[in-house]
Amino acid sequence: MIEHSFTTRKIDCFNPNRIALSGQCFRWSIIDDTHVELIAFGEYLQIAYLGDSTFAFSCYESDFSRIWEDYFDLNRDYISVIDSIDPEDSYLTSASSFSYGIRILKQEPFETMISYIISQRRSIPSITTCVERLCRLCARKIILPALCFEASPFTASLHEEYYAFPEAKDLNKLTFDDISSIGAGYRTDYIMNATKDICSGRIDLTYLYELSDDKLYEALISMRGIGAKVANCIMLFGYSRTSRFPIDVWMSRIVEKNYGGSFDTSKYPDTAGIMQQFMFFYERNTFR
DNA sequence: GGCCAGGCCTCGC
DNA sequence: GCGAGGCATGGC
Repeated sequence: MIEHSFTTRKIDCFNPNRIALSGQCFRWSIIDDTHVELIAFGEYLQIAYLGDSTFAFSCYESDFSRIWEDYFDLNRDYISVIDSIDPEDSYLTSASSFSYGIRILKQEPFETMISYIISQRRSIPSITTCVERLCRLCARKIILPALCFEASPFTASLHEEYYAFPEAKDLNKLTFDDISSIGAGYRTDYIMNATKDICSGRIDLTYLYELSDDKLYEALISMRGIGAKVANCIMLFGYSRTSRFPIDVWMSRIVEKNYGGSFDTSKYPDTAGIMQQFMFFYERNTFR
């Protein structure tokens, strides 16, 4: 039997456009209302919305089950996560409703680590620019799948060329001036140190999967340029530790304004990070 | 042109 | 242990 060159799935609680705007990932782009494109695992993927909660993905079925299903966190029941929200918490209830369809991606640890090191004290558009420059600098060019994106259900890609996120050994070849040239500023030193930690074996990103939350956190903040916030983002978005609750300037304002200065994460021992993402997205995309 | 950005490090107390 | 200051650069 011939495998189709794309995959369709009916998926509840999945909104690619919202995920693209959610601020957890920096290599997703909205093409139009029903098309999104992204780079991950060294590949280009386009998602087309077909209506009735059904989506087309520009990959083979085998790759969808092998890579993307897990990446999109499709085996988690987000409806029950939303149902678990304290009904008396009106802010979170509104936030979850506004953010319906956002999932926490299971991103690659190295990409997540470097991206969030870059993220500190920068706006999301600025992070995106900086990450993109880093990918171009290392120039691991992606071969687009043999698919005609002009044809339905897909559409033309936004760009001619795409680049994978570099591997640690790629970054290890770069000089200080190379990394500085992407606009990394004072984070250049942090990126070089993290790369060195990984290439030397002091930090083994694969081994970190095995660690408990506490041990993983300790390992991450032992790295130069990684503090509490960045470590929690790496844990949440790179290691699927959905109990983590990163607090940045936005979350800090939200907690101050709506929860008297501290949010009780113990109500959501396994899903506080998901709640955090709902709040973050809600606050940044509404003007109330 | 000024202000803020998905913060962290160092220093002084 | 904790608060203040400094930090490179981009986007609006």
